[in-house]
Amino acid sequence: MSLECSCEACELKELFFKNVSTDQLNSLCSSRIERNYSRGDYIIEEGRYIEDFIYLKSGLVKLFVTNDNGKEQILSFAKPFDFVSLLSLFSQKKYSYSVIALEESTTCNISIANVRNLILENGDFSMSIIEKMNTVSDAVIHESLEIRRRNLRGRIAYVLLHFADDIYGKKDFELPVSRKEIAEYIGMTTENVIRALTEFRKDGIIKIYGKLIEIVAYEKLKQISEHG
Amino acid sequence: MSLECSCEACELKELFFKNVSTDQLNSLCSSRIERNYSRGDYIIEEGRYIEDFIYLKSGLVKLFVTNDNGKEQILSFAKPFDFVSLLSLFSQKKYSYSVIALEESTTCNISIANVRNLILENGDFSMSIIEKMNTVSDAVIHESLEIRRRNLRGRIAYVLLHFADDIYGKKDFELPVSRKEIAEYIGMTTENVIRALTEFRKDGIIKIYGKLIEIVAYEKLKQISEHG
DNA sequence: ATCAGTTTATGATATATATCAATTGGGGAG
DNA sequence: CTCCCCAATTGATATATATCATAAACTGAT
Repeated sequence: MSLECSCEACELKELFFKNVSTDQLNSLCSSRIERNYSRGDYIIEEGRYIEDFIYLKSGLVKLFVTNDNGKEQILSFAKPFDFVSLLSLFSQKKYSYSVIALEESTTCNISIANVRNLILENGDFSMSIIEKMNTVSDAVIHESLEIRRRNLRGRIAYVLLHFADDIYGKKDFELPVSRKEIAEYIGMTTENVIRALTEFRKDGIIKIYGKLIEIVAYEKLKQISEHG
Repeated sequence: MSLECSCEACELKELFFKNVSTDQLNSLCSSRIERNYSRGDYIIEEGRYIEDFIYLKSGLVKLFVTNDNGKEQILSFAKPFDFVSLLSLFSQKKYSYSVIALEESTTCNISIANVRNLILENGDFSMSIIEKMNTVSDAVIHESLEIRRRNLRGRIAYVLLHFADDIYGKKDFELPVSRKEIAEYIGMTTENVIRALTEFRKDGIIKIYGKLIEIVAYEKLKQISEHG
Protein backbone atom coordinates (compact mmCIF):
# COMPACT_ATOMS: atom_id res chain seq x y z
CA MET A 1 0.00 0.00 0.00
CA SER A 2 2.54 2.52 1.08
CA LEU A 3 4.70 1.80 -1.91
CA GLU A 4 1.89 2.77 -4.24
CA CYS A 5 1.54 6.23 -2.81
CA SER A 6 3.47 8.73 -4.86
CA CYS A 7 3.22 11.27 -2.04
CA GLU A 8 5.92 9.35 -0.22
CA ALA A 9 8.32 10.50 -2.90
CA CYS A 10 6.94 14.00 -3.32
CA GLU A 11 9.58 16.63 -2.83
CA LEU A 12 7.12 18.74 -0.90
CA LYS A 13 6.28 16.05 1.59
CA GLU A 14 8.92 17.10 4.08
CA LEU A 15 7.86 20.68 3.85
CA PHE A 16 4.32 20.12 4.78
CA PHE A 17 3.53 16.59 5.78
CA LYS A 18 6.58 15.63 7.77
CA ASN A 19 4.49 15.05 10.88
CA VAL A 20 1.96 12.91 9.12
CA SER A 21 2.02 9.16 9.67
CA THR A 22 2.29 6.77 6.74
CA ASP A 23 -1.34 5.77 7.17
CA GLN A 24 -2.48 9.33 7.21
CA LEU A 25 -0.34 10.14 4.20
CA ASN A 26 -1.80 7.23 2.29
CA SER A 27 -5.26 8.44 3.08
CA LEU A 28 -4.40 11.91 1.77
CA CYS A 29 -2.69 10.41 -1.20
CA SER A 30 -5.64 8.38 -2.35
CA SER A 31 -7.90 11.40 -2.41
CA ARG A 32 -5.51 13.89 -3.87
CA ILE A 33 -5.72 15.21 -7.39
CA GLU A 34 -2.91 16.77 -9.34
CA ARG A 35 -3.82 19.42 -11.89
CA ASN A 36 -1.90 21.15 -14.64
CA TYR A 37 -2.55 24.68 -15.76
CA SER A 38 -1.33 26.72 -18.71
CA ARG A 39 -0.50 30.39 -18.63
CA GLY A 40 -3.70 32.35 -18.14
CA ASP A 41 -5.78 29.48 -16.69
CA TYR A 42 -7.84 30.07 -13.58
CA ILE A 43 -6.76 27.90 -10.67
CA ILE A 44 -9.15 29.51 -8.21
CA GLU A 45 -12.11 31.70 -9.03
CA GLU A 46 -13.30 34.30 -6.55
CA GLY A 47 -16.67 33.38 -5.08
CA ARG A 48 -16.31 29.64 -5.66
CA TYR A 49 -16.73 27.28 -2.75
CA ILE A 50 -13.53 26.25 -1.05
CA GLU A 51 -13.43 22.49 -1.53
CA ASP A 52 -9.76 21.74 -1.73
CA PHE A 53 -6.57 22.55 -0.01
CA ILE A 54 -4.33 23.57 -2.91
CA TYR A 55 -0.61 23.90 -3.05
CA LEU A 56 1.64 24.79 -5.89
CA LYS A 57 4.09 22.09 -6.95
CA SER A 58 5.57 24.03 -9.82
CA GLY A 59 5.00 27.22 -11.74
CA LEU A 60 4.03 30.73 -10.78
CA VAL A 61 0.65 32.28 -10.08
CA LYS A 62 -0.96 35.58 -9.21
CA LEU A 63 -3.58 36.15 -6.50
CA PHE A 64 -6.00 38.97 -7.17
CA VAL A 65 -9.41 40.41 -6.47
CA THR A 66 -11.76 42.01 -8.96
CA ASN A 67 -13.78 44.97 -7.83
CA ASP A 68 -17.19 46.19 -8.94
CA ASN A 69 -16.00 48.21 -11.92
CA GLY A 70 -14.05 45.22 -13.20
CA LYS A 71 -10.61 46.41 -12.17
CA GLU A 72 -8.18 43.89 -10.78
CA GLN A 73 -5.98 44.36 -7.75
CA ILE A 74 -3.10 41.92 -7.46
CA LEU A 75 -2.51 40.77 -3.91
CA SER A 76 0.59 38.72 -4.38
CA PHE A 77 2.54 36.38 -6.59
CA ALA A 78 3.08 32.86 -5.36
CA LYS A 79 5.66 30.30 -6.28
CA PRO A 80 6.15 26.66 -5.32
CA PHE A 81 6.10 25.98 -1.59
CA ASP A 82 3.50 28.71 -1.24
CA PHE A 83 0.09 27.51 -0.34
CA VAL A 84 -2.23 29.40 -2.53
CA SER A 85 -5.47 28.43 -0.91
CA LEU A 86 -4.11 29.00 2.55
CA LEU A 87 -5.09 32.57 3.11
CA SER A 88 -8.73 32.09 3.86
CA LEU A 89 -8.95 28.36 3.89
CA PHE A 90 -10.92 28.02 7.07
CA SER A 91 -12.23 31.49 7.62
CA GLN A 92 -15.12 31.20 5.24
CA LYS A 93 -16.83 28.98 2.70
CA LYS A 94 -15.95 30.89 -0.44
CA TYR A 95 -12.75 32.20 -1.94
CA SER A 96 -12.40 35.95 -1.65
CA TYR A 97 -9.77 36.11 -4.37
CA SER A 98 -8.87 34.49 -7.67
CA VAL A 99 -5.69 32.73 -8.70
CA ILE A 100 -4.40 32.53 -12.27
CA ALA A 101 -1.34 30.71 -13.57
CA LEU A 102 1.38 32.98 -14.96
CA GLU A 103 3.49 30.07 -16.15
CA GLU A 104 2.81 26.39 -16.70
CA SER A 105 1.83 25.31 -13.21
CA THR A 106 0.99 22.14 -11.35
CA THR A 107 -1.05 22.02 -8.18
CA CYS A 108 -1.78 19.25 -5.75
CA ASN A 109 -5.34 19.38 -4.44
CA ILE A 110 -6.48 17.64 -1.31
CA SER A 111 -10.07 17.61 -0.20
CA ILE A 112 -10.58 20.08 2.60
CA ALA A 113 -12.43 17.50 4.65
CA ASN A 114 -9.29 15.38 4.73
CA VAL A 115 -7.18 18.30 5.86
CA ARG A 116 -9.75 19.13 8.51
CA ASN A 117 -9.64 15.58 9.81
CA LEU A 118 -5.89 15.66 9.92
CA ILE A 119 -5.98 18.85 11.95
CA LEU A 120 -8.41 17.29 14.39
CA GLU A 121 -6.34 14.16 14.95
CA ASN A 122 -2.75 15.27 14.48
CA GLY A 123 -1.42 18.04 16.68
CA ASP A 124 1.96 18.25 14.97
CA PHE A 125 0.25 18.70 11.65
CA SER A 126 -1.95 21.43 13.15
CA MET A 127 1.08 23.24 14.45
CA SER A 128 2.74 22.95 11.08
CA ILE A 129 -0.25 24.28 9.17
CA ILE A 130 -0.66 27.16 11.62
CA GLU A 131 2.95 28.17 11.11
CA LYS A 132 2.53 28.05 7.35
CA MET A 133 -0.64 30.09 7.46
CA ASN A 134 0.94 32.70 9.66
CA THR A 135 3.93 32.89 7.37
CA VAL A 136 1.82 33.31 4.26
CA SER A 137 -0.48 35.97 5.67
CA ASP A 138 2.42 37.76 7.31
CA ALA A 139 4.18 37.93 3.97
CA VAL A 140 1.14 39.28 2.15
CA ILE A 141 0.52 41.95 4.79
CA HIS A 142 4.18 42.89 4.94
CA GLU A 143 4.37 43.15 1.16
CA SER A 144 1.38 45.44 1.05
CA LEU A 145 2.87 47.79 3.65
CA GLU A 146 6.21 47.83 1.88
CA ILE A 147 4.64 48.79 -1.40
CA ARG A 148 2.40 51.39 0.16
CA ARG A 149 5.16 53.42 1.71
CA ARG A 150 7.03 53.88 -1.56
CA ASN A 151 6.54 56.26 -4.47
CA LEU A 152 6.30 55.15 -8.10
CA ARG A 153 10.03 54.64 -8.66
CA GLY A 154 10.46 52.94 -5.31
CA ARG A 155 7.59 50.58 -6.03
CA ILE A 156 8.95 49.60 -9.42
CA ALA A 157 12.39 49.03 -7.93
CA TYR A 158 10.81 46.93 -5.20
CA VAL A 159 8.93 44.78 -7.70
CA LEU A 160 11.98 44.22 -9.90
CA LEU A 161 14.00 43.19 -6.86
CA HIS A 162 11.18 40.94 -5.73
CA PHE A 163 11.29 39.07 -9.02
CA ALA A 164 15.07 38.96 -9.10
CA ASP A 165 15.67 38.00 -5.48
CA ASP A 166 12.61 36.11 -4.31
CA ILE A 167 11.16 34.55 -7.43
CA TYR A 168 13.92 33.86 -9.94
CA GLY A 169 17.08 34.16 -7.87
CA LYS A 170 18.99 35.89 -10.65
CA LYS A 171 19.49 39.37 -12.04
CA ASP A 172 18.16 38.66 -15.50
CA PHE A 173 14.76 37.14 -16.00
CA GLU A 174 11.70 37.20 -18.17
CA LEU A 175 8.93 39.23 -16.61
CA PRO A 176 6.03 36.81 -16.10
CA VAL A 177 3.55 39.68 -16.05
CA SER A 178 2.49 42.54 -18.29
CA ARG A 179 3.13 46.19 -17.46
CA LYS A 180 -0.58 46.39 -16.71
CA GLU A 181 -0.29 43.62 -14.13
CA ILE A 182 2.62 45.34 -12.46
CA ALA A 183 0.39 48.42 -12.29
CA GLU A 184 -2.38 46.36 -10.71
CA TYR A 185 0.08 45.03 -8.17
CA ILE A 186 1.59 48.34 -7.11
CA GLY A 187 -1.56 50.42 -7.45
CA MET A 188 -0.42 52.83 -10.15
CA THR A 189 -1.30 53.24 -13.83
CA THR A 190 0.17 51.20 -16.64
CA GLU A 191 1.58 54.30 -18.34
CA ASN A 192 3.51 55.29 -15.25
CA VAL A 193 4.88 51.80 -14.79
CA ILE A 194 6.23 51.99 -18.33
CA ARG A 195 7.64 55.46 -17.78
CA ALA A 196 9.47 54.36 -14.65
CA LEU A 197 10.92 51.33 -16.41
CA THR A 198 12.05 53.53 -19.29
CA GLU A 199 13.67 55.93 -16.84
CA PHE A 200 15.58 53.09 -15.22
CA ARG A 201 16.69 51.95 -18.63
CA LYS A 202 17.83 55.42 -19.63
CA ASP A 203 19.71 55.75 -16.33
CA GLY A 204 21.51 52.49 -17.09
CA ILE A 205 20.02 50.71 -14.09
CA ILE A 206 18.30 48.00 -16.08
CA LYS A 207 18.20 46.69 -19.62
CA ILE A 208 14.89 45.92 -21.28
CA TYR A 209 14.20 43.63 -24.19
CA GLY A 210 10.44 43.33 -24.18
CA LYS A 211 9.65 41.06 -21.29
CA LEU A 212 13.31 40.34 -20.64
CA ILE A 213 14.77 42.39 -17.84
CA GLU A 214 18.38 42.54 -16.80
CA ILE A 215 19.32 44.37 -13.64
CA VAL A 216 22.61 46.10 -14.37
CA ALA A 217 23.01 48.36 -11.33
CA TYR A 218 21.67 46.19 -8.56
CA GLU A 219 22.86 48.37 -5.68
CA LYS A 220 21.45 51.48 -7.29
CA LEU A 221 18.09 49.74 -7.68
CA LYS A 222 18.22 48.67 -4.07
CA GLN A 223 18.88 52.24 -3.06
CA ILE A 224 15.90 53.50 -5.07
CA SER A 225 13.73 50.83 -3.51
CA GLU A 226 14.79 51.89 -0.03
CA HIS A 227 15.04 55.63 -0.28
CA GLY A 228 12.93 56.58 -3.27
CA MET B 1 -10.11 23.77 41.79
CA SER B 2 -12.40 24.46 38.89
CA LEU B 3 -14.44 26.86 40.96
CA GLU B 4 -11.39 28.99 41.58
CA CYS B 5 -10.75 29.53 37.90
CA SER B 6 -12.20 32.82 36.79
CA CYS B 7 -11.86 31.78 33.15
CA GLU B 8 -14.90 29.57 33.62
CA ALA B 9 -16.93 32.74 33.96
CA CYS B 10 -15.10 34.78 31.34
CA GLU B 11 -17.44 36.09 28.71
CA LEU B 12 -14.86 35.29 26.04
CA LYS B 13 -14.54 31.65 26.98
CA GLU B 14 -17.22 30.50 24.57
CA LEU B 15 -15.69 32.47 21.78
CA PHE B 16 -12.33 30.91 21.97
CA PHE B 17 -12.10 28.09 24.44
CA LYS B 18 -15.37 26.31 23.91
CA ASN B 19 -13.63 23.13 22.86
CA VAL B 20 -11.26 23.10 25.80
CA SER B 21 -11.84 20.66 28.63
CA THR B 22 -12.19 21.89 32.22
CA ASP B 23 -8.78 20.51 33.08
CA GLN B 24 -7.17 22.24 30.15
CA LEU B 25 -8.97 25.45 30.95
CA ASN B 26 -7.75 25.33 34.54
CA SER B 27 -4.23 24.85 33.34
CA LEU B 28 -4.52 27.90 31.08
CA CYS B 29 -6.19 29.83 33.83
CA SER B 30 -3.46 29.33 36.37
CA SER B 31 -0.83 30.68 34.01
CA ARG B 32 -2.76 33.54 32.55
CA ILE B 33 -2.13 37.18 33.39
CA GLU B 34 -4.56 40.00 32.96
CA ARG B 35 -3.12 43.43 32.18
CA ASN B 36 -4.61 46.91 32.10
CA TYR B 37 -3.42 49.63 29.79
CA SER B 38 -4.13 53.35 29.61
CA ARG B 39 -4.49 55.33 26.44
CA GLY B 40 -1.09 55.54 24.77
CA ASP B 41 0.47 52.53 26.52
CA TYR B 42 2.36 49.96 24.49
CA ILE B 43 0.80 46.52 24.65
CA ILE B 44 3.18 45.00 22.14
CA GLU B 45 6.45 46.45 20.96
CA GLU B 46 7.79 45.60 17.51
CA GLY B 47 10.88 43.43 17.73
CA ARG B 48 10.08 41.96 21.14
CA TYR B 49 9.98 38.21 21.57
CA ILE B 50 6.55 36.69 21.30
CA GLU B 51 5.99 35.11 24.67
CA ASP B 52 2.27 35.35 25.15
CA PHE B 53 -0.90 34.77 23.30
CA ILE B 54 -2.76 38.03 23.87
CA TYR B 55 -6.39 38.82 23.40
CA LEU B 56 -8.27 41.99 24.05
CA LYS B 57 -10.98 41.76 26.72
CA SER B 58 -11.97 45.40 26.55
CA GLY B 59 -10.84 48.62 24.97
CA LEU B 60 -9.51 49.55 21.56
CA VAL B 61 -6.01 49.34 20.14
CA LYS B 62 -4.04 50.16 17.01
CA LEU B 63 -1.60 47.84 15.26
CA PHE B 64 1.21 49.58 13.43
CA VAL B 65 4.72 49.30 12.08
CA THR B 66 7.44 51.91 12.26
CA ASN B 67 9.76 52.26 9.31
CA ASP B 68 13.35 53.39 9.16
CA ASN B 69 12.67 57.09 9.00
CA GLY B 70 10.45 56.87 12.06
CA LYS B 71 7.13 57.09 10.26
CA GLU B 72 4.29 54.92 11.44
CA GLN B 73 1.96 52.92 9.24
CA ILE B 74 -1.23 51.78 10.92
CA LEU B 75 -2.23 48.27 9.91
CA SER B 76 -5.53 48.00 11.65
CA PHE B 77 -7.61 48.87 14.68
CA ALA B 78 -8.69 46.04 16.93
CA LYS B 79 -11.53 45.79 19.37
CA PRO B 80 -12.53 43.10 21.87
CA PHE B 81 -12.84 39.61 20.43
CA ASP B 82 -9.96 40.45 18.15
CA PHE B 83 -6.80 38.58 18.86
CA VAL B 84 -4.10 41.10 18.63
CA SER B 85 -1.13 38.79 18.80
CA LEU B 86 -2.66 36.39 16.34
CA LEU B 87 -1.27 37.69 13.12
CA SER B 88 2.22 36.36 13.39
CA LEU B 89 1.92 34.30 16.51
CA PHE B 90 3.60 31.21 15.20
CA SER B 91 5.28 32.43 12.10
CA GLN B 92 8.30 33.86 13.84
CA LYS B 93 9.89 34.56 17.17
CA LYS B 94 9.50 38.33 17.23
CA TYR B 95 6.62 40.70 16.74
CA SER B 96 6.75 42.48 13.42
CA TYR B 97 4.37 45.22 14.57
CA SER B 98 3.51 47.25 17.65
CA VAL B 99 0.21 47.59 19.46
CA ILE B 100 -0.82 50.65 21.47
CA ALA B 101 -3.99 51.18 23.49
CA LEU B 102 -6.27 53.91 22.13
CA GLU B 103 -8.65 53.62 25.08
CA GLU B 104 -8.42 52.03 28.52
CA SER B 105 -7.85 48.41 27.58
CA THR B 106 -7.57 45.06 29.27
CA THR B 107 -5.81 42.07 27.80
CA CYS B 108 -5.62 38.47 28.85
CA ASN B 109 -2.19 36.95 28.29
CA ILE B 110 -1.54 33.25 28.11
CA SER B 111 1.94 31.83 27.78
CA ILE B 112 2.55 30.75 24.23
CA ALA B 113 3.91 27.39 25.41
CA ASN B 114 0.51 26.61 26.90
CA VAL B 115 -1.28 27.51 23.71
CA ARG B 116 1.17 25.40 21.75
CA ASN B 117 0.50 22.43 24.01
CA LEU B 118 -3.18 22.89 23.61
CA ILE B 119 -2.83 22.88 19.84
CA LEU B 120 -0.81 19.68 20.00
CA GLU B 121 -3.30 17.82 22.14
CA ASN B 122 -6.68 19.28 21.23
CA GLY B 123 -7.80 19.10 17.62
CA ASP B 124 -10.98 21.08 18.13
CA PHE B 125 -8.99 23.88 19.69
CA SER B 126 -6.56 23.79 16.75
CA MET B 127 -9.41 24.06 14.32
CA SER B 128 -10.85 26.95 16.26
CA ILE B 129 -7.57 28.88 16.42
CA ILE B 130 -6.96 28.30 12.71
CA GLU B 131 -10.37 29.74 11.88
CA LYS B 132 -9.69 32.77 14.05
CA MET B 133 -6.29 33.34 12.53
CA ASN B 134 -7.66 33.10 9.02
CA THR B 135 -10.43 35.51 9.89
CA VAL B 136 -8.07 38.06 11.40
CA SER B 137 -5.54 37.99 8.58
CA ASP B 138 -8.30 37.96 5.98
CA ALA B 139 -9.77 41.09 7.52
CA VAL B 140 -6.45 42.93 7.59
CA ILE B 141 -5.69 42.05 3.97
CA HIS B 142 -9.19 42.91 2.83
CA GLU B 143 -9.08 46.24 4.67
CA SER B 144 -5.81 47.14 3.03
CA LEU B 145 -7.17 46.42 -0.46
CA GLU B 146 -10.34 48.36 0.21
CA ILE B 147 -8.41 51.42 1.33
CA ARG B 148 -5.98 51.19 -1.54
CA ARG B 149 -8.56 51.35 -4.27
CA ARG B 150 -10.13 54.59 -3.00
CA ASN B 151 -9.10 58.20 -3.38
CA LEU B 152 -8.72 60.63 -0.46
CA ARG B 153 -12.42 61.33 0.02
CA GLY B 154 -13.35 57.69 -0.41
CA ARG B 155 -10.75 56.64 2.15
CA ILE B 156 -11.96 59.14 4.71
CA ALA B 157 -15.56 58.06 4.15
CA TYR B 158 -14.48 54.44 4.53
CA VAL B 159 -12.71 55.15 7.81
CA LEU B 160 -15.63 57.09 9.27
CA LEU B 161 -18.00 54.28 8.33
CA HIS B 162 -15.59 51.75 9.80
CA PHE B 163 -15.70 53.53 13.15
CA ALA B 164 -19.45 54.06 13.02
CA ASP B 165 -20.44 50.60 11.80
CA ASP B 166 -17.77 48.20 12.96
CA ILE B 167 -16.30 49.79 16.07
CA TYR B 168 -18.91 51.89 17.82
CA GLY B 169 -22.15 50.75 16.22
CA LYS B 170 -23.61 54.25 16.15
CA LYS B 171 -23.55 57.33 13.95
CA ASP B 172 -22.04 59.68 16.54
CA PHE B 173 -18.85 58.82 18.32
CA GLU B 174 -15.65 60.24 19.66
CA LEU B 175 -12.76 59.63 17.30
CA PRO B 176 -10.25 57.52 19.24
CA VAL B 177 -7.44 58.69 16.98
CA SER B 178 -5.85 61.92 15.87
CA ARG B 179 -6.08 63.24 12.33
CA LYS B 180 -2.43 62.24 12.02
CA GLU B 181 -3.27 58.64 12.92
CA ILE B 182 -6.05 58.55 10.35
CA ALA B 183 -3.45 59.74 7.86
CA GLU B 184 -1.10 56.95 8.92
CA TYR B 185 -3.90 54.45 8.47
CA ILE B 186 -5.03 55.54 5.01
CA GLY B 187 -1.62 56.51 3.68
CA MET B 188 -2.21 60.21 3.05
CA THR B 189 -1.00 63.38 4.77
CA THR B 190 -2.52 64.85 7.91
CA GLU B 191 -3.38 68.09 6.13
CA ASN B 192 -5.38 66.30 3.49
CA VAL B 193 -7.24 64.25 6.07
CA ILE B 194 -8.26 67.50 7.76
CA ARG B 195 -9.25 69.06 4.46
CA ALA B 196 -11.45 66.11 3.53
CA LEU B 197 -13.15 66.17 6.93
CA THR B 198 -13.73 69.91 6.59
CA GLU B 199 -15.21 69.34 3.13
CA PHE B 200 -17.61 66.74 4.47
CA ARG B 201 -18.61 69.16 7.22
CA LYS B 202 -19.19 72.00 4.76
CA ASP B 203 -21.25 69.65 2.58
CA GLY B 204 -23.41 68.81 5.58
CA ILE B 205 -22.39 65.14 5.54
CA ILE B 206 -20.90 65.12 9.02
CA LYS B 207 -20.71 67.39 12.06
CA ILE B 208 -17.40 67.91 13.81
CA TYR B 209 -16.80 69.05 17.39
CA GLY B 210 -13.13 68.39 17.88
CA LYS B 211 -12.87 64.63 18.24
CA LEU B 212 -16.62 64.20 18.26
CA ILE B 213 -18.03 63.16 14.91
CA GLU B 214 -21.64 62.85 13.97
CA ILE B 215 -22.59 61.31 10.67
CA VAL B 216 -25.53 63.28 9.38
CA ALA B 217 -25.87 62.00 5.82
CA TYR B 218 -25.05 58.34 6.22
CA GLU B 219 -26.15 57.26 2.77
CA LYS B 220 -24.23 60.07 1.13
CA LEU B 221 -21.11 59.01 3.02
CA LYS B 222 -21.66 55.43 1.94
CA GLN B 223 -21.92 56.58 -1.65
CA ILE B 224 -18.66 58.52 -1.39
CA SER B 225 -16.99 55.49 0.14
CA GLU B 226 -18.16 53.28 -2.70
CA HIS B 227 -17.88 55.51 -5.72
CA GLY B 228 -15.45 58.21 -4.70
C1' DA C 1 -0.51 80.03 35.71
C1' DT C 2 2.81 79.53 32.17
C1' DC C 3 5.50 77.54 28.73
C1' DA C 4 6.49 74.11 25.23
C1' DG C 5 5.01 71.03 22.27
C1' DT C 6 1.48 68.97 19.67
C1' DT C 7 -2.96 68.97 17.23
C1' DT C 8 -6.06 71.16 14.24
C1' DA C 9 -6.70 74.19 10.67
C1' DT C 10 -6.13 76.96 6.29
C1' DG C 11 -3.78 78.89 2.28
C1' DA C 12 -0.26 79.00 -1.41
C1' DT C 13 2.53 76.40 -4.13
C1' DA C 14 5.11 72.40 -5.89
C1' DT C 15 5.13 67.82 -7.37
C1' DA C 16 3.58 63.33 -8.45
C1' DT C 17 0.47 60.75 -10.65
C1' DA C 18 -3.65 60.11 -13.62
C1' DT C 19 -5.93 60.86 -17.77
C1' DC C 20 -6.39 61.41 -22.60
C1' DA C 21 -4.63 60.85 -27.17
C1' DA C 22 -1.95 58.87 -30.70
C1' DT C 23 1.33 55.40 -32.55
C1' DT C 24 3.68 51.07 -33.04
C1' DG C 25 4.20 46.23 -32.82
C1' DG C 26 2.95 41.56 -31.77
C1' DG C 27 -0.04 37.41 -30.98
C1' DG C 28 -4.17 34.83 -31.55
C1' DA C 29 -8.53 33.69 -34.09
C1' DG C 30 -10.55 32.87 -38.13
C1' DC D 1 -2.15 35.07 -44.22
C1' DT D 2 -4.66 38.76 -42.51
C1' DC D 3 -7.29 41.24 -39.40
C1' DC D 4 -8.12 42.81 -34.95
C1' DC D 5 -7.34 43.40 -30.39
C1' DC D 6 -4.30 44.16 -26.82
C1' DA D 7 0.45 45.46 -24.99
C1' DA D 8 3.85 48.80 -24.99
C1' DT D 9 5.26 53.38 -25.63
C1' DT D 10 5.46 58.46 -25.66
C1' DG D 11 3.70 63.14 -25.24
C1' DA D 12 0.57 66.78 -23.58
C1' DT D 13 -2.35 68.07 -20.13
C1' DA D 14 -5.32 67.72 -16.04
C1' DT D 15 -5.87 66.58 -11.40
C1' DA D 16 -4.87 64.90 -6.93
C1' DT D 17 -1.99 64.96 -3.35
C1' DA D 18 2.21 66.55 -0.89
C1' DT D 19 4.87 70.12 0.90
C1' DC D 20 5.75 74.39 3.14
C1' DA D 21 4.30 78.14 5.91
C1' DT D 22 1.51 80.15 9.38
C1' DA D 23 -1.54 80.49 13.26
C1' DA D 24 -4.93 79.33 16.71
C1' DA D 25 -6.46 75.99 20.05
C1' DC D 26 -5.44 72.58 23.05
C1' DT D 27 -2.57 69.49 26.42
C1' DG D 28 0.71 68.20 29.57
C1' DA D 29 4.37 69.30 32.55
C1' DT D 30 6.62 72.25 35.71
